[in-house]
Amino acid sequence: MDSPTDLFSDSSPQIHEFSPTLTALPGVHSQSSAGRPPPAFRSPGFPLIHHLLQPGGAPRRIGHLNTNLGIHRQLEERHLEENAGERDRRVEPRIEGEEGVIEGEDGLFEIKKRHSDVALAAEWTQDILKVKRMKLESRQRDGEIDRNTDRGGRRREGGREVRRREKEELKEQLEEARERLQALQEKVWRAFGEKHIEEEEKSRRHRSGNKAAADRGEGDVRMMEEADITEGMYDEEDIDGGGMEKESFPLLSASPFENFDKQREERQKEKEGKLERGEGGGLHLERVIEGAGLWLDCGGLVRGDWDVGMEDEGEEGGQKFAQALKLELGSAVARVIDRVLHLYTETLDFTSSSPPAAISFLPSDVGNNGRKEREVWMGLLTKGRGEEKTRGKEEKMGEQDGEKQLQKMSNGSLLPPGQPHRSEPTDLTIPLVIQRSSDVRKAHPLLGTPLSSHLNPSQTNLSLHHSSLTRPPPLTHPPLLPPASQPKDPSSSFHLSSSSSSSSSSSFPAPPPPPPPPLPLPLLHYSMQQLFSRSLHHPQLPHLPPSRKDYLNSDPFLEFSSHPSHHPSFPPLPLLGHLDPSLTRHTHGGRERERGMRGDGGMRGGGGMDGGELYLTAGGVYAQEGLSPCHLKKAKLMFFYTRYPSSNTLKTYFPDVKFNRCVTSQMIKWFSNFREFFYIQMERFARQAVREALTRDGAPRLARDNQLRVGRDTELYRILNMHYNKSNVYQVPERFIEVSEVALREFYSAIWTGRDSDPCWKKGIYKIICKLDSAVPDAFRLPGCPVG
DNA sequence: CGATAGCCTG
DNA sequence: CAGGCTATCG
Repeated sequence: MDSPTDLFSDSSPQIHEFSPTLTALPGVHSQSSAGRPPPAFRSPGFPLIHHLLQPGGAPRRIGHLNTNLGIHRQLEERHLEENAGERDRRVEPRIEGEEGVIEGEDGLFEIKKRHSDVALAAEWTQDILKVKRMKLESRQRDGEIDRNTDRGGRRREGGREVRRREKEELKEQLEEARERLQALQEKVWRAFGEKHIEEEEKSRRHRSGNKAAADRGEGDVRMMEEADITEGMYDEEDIDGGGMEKESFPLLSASPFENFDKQREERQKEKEGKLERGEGGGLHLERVIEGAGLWLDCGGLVRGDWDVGMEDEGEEGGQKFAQALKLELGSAVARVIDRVLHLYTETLDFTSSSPPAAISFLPSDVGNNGRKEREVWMGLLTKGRGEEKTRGKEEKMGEQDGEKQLQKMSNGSLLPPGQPHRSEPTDLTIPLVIQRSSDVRKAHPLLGTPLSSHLNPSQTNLSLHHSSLTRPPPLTHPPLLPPASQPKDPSSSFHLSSSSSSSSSSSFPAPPPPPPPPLPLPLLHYSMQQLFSRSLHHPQLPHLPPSRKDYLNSDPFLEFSSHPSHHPSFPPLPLLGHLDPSLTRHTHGGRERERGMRGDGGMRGGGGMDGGELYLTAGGVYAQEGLSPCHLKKAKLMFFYTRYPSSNTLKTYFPDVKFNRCVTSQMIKWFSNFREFFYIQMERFARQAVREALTRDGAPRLARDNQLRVGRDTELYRILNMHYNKSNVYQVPERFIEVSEVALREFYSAIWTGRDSDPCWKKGIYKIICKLDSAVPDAFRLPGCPVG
C-alpha cells in the first residue's frame, strides 16, 4: 500500500523548498554573530549566549565600537580565552562589545537554570567551568611567559629549527584542540539526540547543496559548517590523534578540556619562543588579536599558508601563526558552544517572536520563518483530506470494520423501518469529493503519497459512493473555507512538503498507541527550529523512534509560534528569564494545566501561557506541563480524524506536552466533550430531519436528501466547523464529513424507529462511530499549534 | 483499583 | 469546557 519510494522522491523536492525557512534560522545566527561585534568576555565568550541575550544582534554593536587601539588595552586586561571563544566568525576588525560579557555569563546560567531538569545542563556547566579554568590557567602561563621573555633572549637564537619545531607543536596542539572540539560537539549531539542533529545536518547539507550560494552568504549554512568545521580542519592537517580525544569526552566528563589545557601550555611555549625572539609587542599583539577577535576567519586559516609566512617572515610569521591558531581554536570552541547554546535556546527565539527578550534575532527573519512555517502547517492541515485518505495501517484494521459498517449503514440498514429506504447509497453519498491522490501529492508530496497509499478501505468505501469529484487540488488554495485571513503564498504548498509528517505517515501507523510508529522518513530537515518548536519528544514516549523526533520538530508546527494570534504553547525562549517565575509556579500538572486552559483562554502570548515547567526532553525538545489553548485547538482538529483517541495516541500527537495523569485526563476529557457536542448536534439535526420528514409526509425522501446530509454547505457542517475549527483555517477532512453523515443517519434511523426510547439507544451509535476513527495526519505529530 | 465513557450540571 | 458522578472494563 505504501509507496515509500514515491514519498521519498516527492519529498526531496519539498525539502528544498523548505530550505528557505530553515535557512532563515541559521542565517540569523550567522548574522548576529557576524554582524555584532563580539563582546569582550570575562568568561569564555559564547556567541550564542550573546545572541540569545541580545535581541538584535546588529543593534548591539552600537555604542560599543572601540577602535582597535582602544580594544587593545582592554584586551590585555581580559583573558585570552575569552577572546578566542567569542570571536569565532569575526572576519573584520572586531569591534568590542562589552555589554555581552557579563550578560553572557548570566544568561548562560539563566538558561541552565531554566533547564535544570536536564542533565545536560550540568554537563555543560562543568564544561564551561573547565573552560574558564583553562583560560585562567593559560593566562597565568602567559604571565609566566612574559617573565621568561624578559629574562633572556638567548632562546631566540633557537633559530629556524626551533621555530619550526614550535610550529609543529602548535600544529599538533591545534589538531588536538580540534579533536577535542569535535568530541565535545559529539558529546553535545549525543546529549541532544545525535540522531536528531545528524538528521538536521543532513538535511541542511541537502538544502545547502541546492541553495548553497544564497545560504552561505546568509550564514545559513553555518550549522553545517560548524559540523564540518572540525572535520575540515582535520582534513587540512593530518591528525595524529584522530579519535583519541573522544575518549576524553565522555558525555559528562570533565576531561574534555584537559587536553585543551595541555595545548594551551604548548601554545604558551610557542609564545614564549616568539617573545624571546624579541617581539616586544608580540605578546601584546597576540592578546590583542585574541581579545579583539578574529581578524582572520578561522575557517580561512590554512596551515600551509601560515607555515609559509613563518618561514619567510620569521618571527612575525610565527606570531601570526600563533595568533591564527589561537583564533582558530577559539572560534572552534566558540562554535561548539554556540551550537550547543543554540540548541538550548533556539526554542526560545522561535517561540517568542517577541522581540523583547534578549533573544530575538532578526525580527524580520523570524517573521518570515514563522509565516512560512505557518503556511506549512496550513498546508498540512488544509490538505487534511488527502491525509484522511491515507490512513495508517492500523486504521486499515480498525477502519475496515468501520468501513464495512458504514457501507452497511449506507446500504440502508439504518433506514427507519417505517420509511422505505431511499437509495441508501445515494443518500449516503456525501458531497465528499475525493481528492485525487495525485493532486495531493503535488501539493504535498510527502503527505500525499503516504496518504493515498494508506487509504483505508473505509475511505474507499465512502468514496465509492461519490462520484469521483475531484476537488481542486489543495495546492494553491488550501481548502480553507474562507480564504482565511491568512495570506498564503502560493508557494506555501511547497513548503508543506517539508512536513515530515507526510512522509512519516506512510511509514507509521498513525495512532498506534503501543507500537511506536516508526517514522521512516528522514524527510524532515532538522533545523534549529526543532529546538524552537518547544515540543520535542517526551521522555515519556519512549517508544518514539528517533526518527520521529525529527518530525516532531518539523517546522510546520512552528507556524503557530510565529502567529501573532497564536501563542506558542511554550513560553518564548527569550522570556526564559521571565518565564521562570511563571513556569515554576505551575509545578503540578493538574492545576497548572487547568489554569493554562482557562487562564489562557484568551490565548495571549506564549509568555503568559500557563505552560508549566518546560522539560527538556532527551531529544532536546521542550515539553510543557499543562495544556495550552493551542493544544486545545490542535485537539479539536484532531477530532476531525479521531473521536476516540487513546491516551497513547494523544501522547503521540502532543509531543510537546508533558503528560501526567491530570494532563492525560484533561485531554481525554476534551475529546469526551468534543464527542458530546458532536453527538448532540447529530441528534439535534436528526430529530429535526425526522420532524421535517413527518411534516412533509409527502416527501420524506426529500427530507432525507436534504437533511441527512452533511455537506460543506449544510448548517450542520457549519456548526461543526465552527466548533472544531473555529479559525476555519483547517480544511475539514472529507472523512469527518462522512463520519458525520453516518452519525446523523444513525441518529435519524434510531429516532425514526423509536429506538431513542431506550435509555441506551445511543450506545449503538457510539459504537459505530468509534469504529470510524481514522488516522491523524502525521503533521499533527509535530509539536505546536496548528492553526489559529 | 485505575482508567475511561458518558451523562449532567454549571 | 470542567467537575462531579456513575457505570463499565480489565
